[in-house]
Amino acid sequence: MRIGERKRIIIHVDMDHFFTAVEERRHPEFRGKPVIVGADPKGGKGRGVVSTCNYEARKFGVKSGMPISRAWKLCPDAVYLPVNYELYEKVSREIMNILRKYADKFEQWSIDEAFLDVSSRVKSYEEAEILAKKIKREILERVGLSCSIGIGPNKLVAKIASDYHKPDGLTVVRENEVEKFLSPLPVRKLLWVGWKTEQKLKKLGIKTVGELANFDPSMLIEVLTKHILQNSNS
DNA sequence: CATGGTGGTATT
DNA sequence: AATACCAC
Repeated sequence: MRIGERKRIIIHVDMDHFFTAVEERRHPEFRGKPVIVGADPKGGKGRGVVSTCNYEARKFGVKSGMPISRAWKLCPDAVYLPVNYELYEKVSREIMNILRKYADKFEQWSIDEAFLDVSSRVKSYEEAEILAKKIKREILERVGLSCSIGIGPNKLVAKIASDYHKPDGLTVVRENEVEKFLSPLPVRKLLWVGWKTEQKLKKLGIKTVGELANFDPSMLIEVLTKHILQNSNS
């Protein structure tokens, strides 16, 4: 650590099934039913993909990014809605304006996710957890939506932590818990490890984060630079 | 049959 | 500029 550098505490906020949650907010009659936002299914013949689905739809096996025709086969009785970006962006701005207040450094990551560096606002992870609960309550009361939050010493860990308990989750990973937390997770959870990289790592017999790096940082960097992956490809 | 749209980084 | 990843 360089002189003057402090340990950081990062909060990652991820809205729960954002697009469908916004739709349910203005259509209470949809609550409790499977709701799918995405391309027009056209009775099973539609093209395009599922953008977001709520948890009732996920019970039928529907997932984000899935072809809408497959979603139709799995759950023809769901409420199908087109993507209303203007509306979601308006709600997103309301949420981001709330979150911004709590951060020294604020980074919007997508329409429904953001990183908050709260290092100088809190003195401990306990305080960060209290702040996170306050944030969740404010978004629920003022916007009417729930979110999941992860707290960690860096953005990678905070983002993975927010995904750990969903929906309406709050997961705290302290510095001394990072290795224990990450080790058993599939490599796919890491940022920058998508489908292609996952397949290449699988050929090397690497499925978990622990296997990937064995927590030798130089090994982690080396693998992620992808030179090893390209050389071992096919 | 069965894969959108947009924006980002890295490499060549 | 093109390619190939990645993210939501």
